[in-house]
Amino acid sequence: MNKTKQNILNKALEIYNRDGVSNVSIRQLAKDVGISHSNLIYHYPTQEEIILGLHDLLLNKAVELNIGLVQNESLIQSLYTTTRTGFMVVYNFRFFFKELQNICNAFPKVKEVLRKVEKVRSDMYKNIIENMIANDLLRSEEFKGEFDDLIVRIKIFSDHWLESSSIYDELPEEEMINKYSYLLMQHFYPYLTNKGKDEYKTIQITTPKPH
Amino acid sequence: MNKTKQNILNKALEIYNRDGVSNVSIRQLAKDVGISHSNLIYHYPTQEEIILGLHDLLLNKAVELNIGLVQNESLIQSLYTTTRTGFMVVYNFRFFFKELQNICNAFPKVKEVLRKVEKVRSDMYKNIIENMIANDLLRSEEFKGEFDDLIVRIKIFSDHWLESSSIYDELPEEEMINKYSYLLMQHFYPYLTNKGKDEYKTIQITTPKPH
DNA sequence: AAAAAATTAGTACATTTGGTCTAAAATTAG
DNA sequence: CTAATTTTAGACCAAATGTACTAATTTTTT
Repeated sequence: MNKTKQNILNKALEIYNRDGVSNVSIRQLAKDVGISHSNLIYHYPTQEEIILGLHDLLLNKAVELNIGLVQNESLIQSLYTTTRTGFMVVYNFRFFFKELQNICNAFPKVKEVLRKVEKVRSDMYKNIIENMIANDLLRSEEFKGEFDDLIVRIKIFSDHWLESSSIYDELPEEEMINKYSYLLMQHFYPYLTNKGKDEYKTIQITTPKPH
Repeated sequence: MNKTKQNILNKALEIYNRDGVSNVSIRQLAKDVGISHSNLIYHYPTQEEIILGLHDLLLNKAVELNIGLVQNESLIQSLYTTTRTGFMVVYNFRFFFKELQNICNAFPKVKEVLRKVEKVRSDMYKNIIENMIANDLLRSEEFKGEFDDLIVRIKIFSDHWLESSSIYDELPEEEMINKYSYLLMQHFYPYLTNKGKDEYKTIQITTPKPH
């Protein structure tokens, strides 16, 4: 990718996070990047392409961070670590989650991409849950669709904890991420077997430095 | 309240729900109400006051609907019914929940009001949970703060199910409300005692007509 | 009925916005 | 080195927006 395009993307992430997508005009963004607005349009004809570019960055970061995970730890610990690194990515791209609704309305292509990614996320969680059941960490379903429904709830939480936090909390980044990672884990807690609950109690809060 | 002011509020609710707050200018709103834009400004000098007015309506509707609830039913049934009527109010004021973040940023006073209402909501849930425990429908806490955390999760779900639905679902109103009311109830399910689960299974989906 | 107050409409303005067009400047290719 | 291509900037435009101001009309008060 072009250097200018990269500059644009980096700066866009920075000031979208700071001011919110809807408060940043292409003119303002161009000024912050240090180029003319027509130049910006030359590289990104519409704002939608900037957002798509950033969403791509977001996905890459998510994959990248997950790859670095330690595998020689318990399933539940690893679930927690994954959650936490995921939530750090969410934080780094907070503009996206804070204005999810806006963005989806204004840019239909982004919505499409999101819907595709959603399936991947579901499958990931399904896998984890099956794994936990197989390892006797999680009880089995008490009624049909119980865990599919749990996954839906988890996804809603994952998508919106940041938004909620920005309304009701005044927490610094680190504490915020810890709080909501822990809250996500509690979605699983009441379904855990005794063995699972024992592992749950041993969760270590790891604090990998964000890049 | 003035008749014109009422007209404005009603129309605002209608077209905010349809187009989203950020896509409606005072000029457009005035045109839809059938008055001049300067007249609209005369009654509501800022958009914030319209939003505050609508939020007031929202609260009133919520209280009003809850009053009409049948009390001679099981706690869990009544919790479900309350949830469902509450979610219908959410739907009727969907502009608000779809753009929660926007609105809070643009209008600080709305954010203040929300924070105040939040406490009331928490207390309500605390009460319900205590009640359910006292009636042996819900197990007691397994660790300190377990149910406070549950309440936080429930509130996040309540605030954002609609937003999530508008991105990932294509459901008609009725089904949507049923689906997410049911999903909310599942936040409680895994904490229920056997007695509680028996009651849970008997939940009847009531469909009170919205005014 | 006359005066005062509240309500309504119309106009006008400065600003901002996304977007187009043209030409200059920088880079790359031959 | 020169021509072609890519990149960049600046000027310009039409549309929309919030806001202010003035004047007309309606309602209320006296």
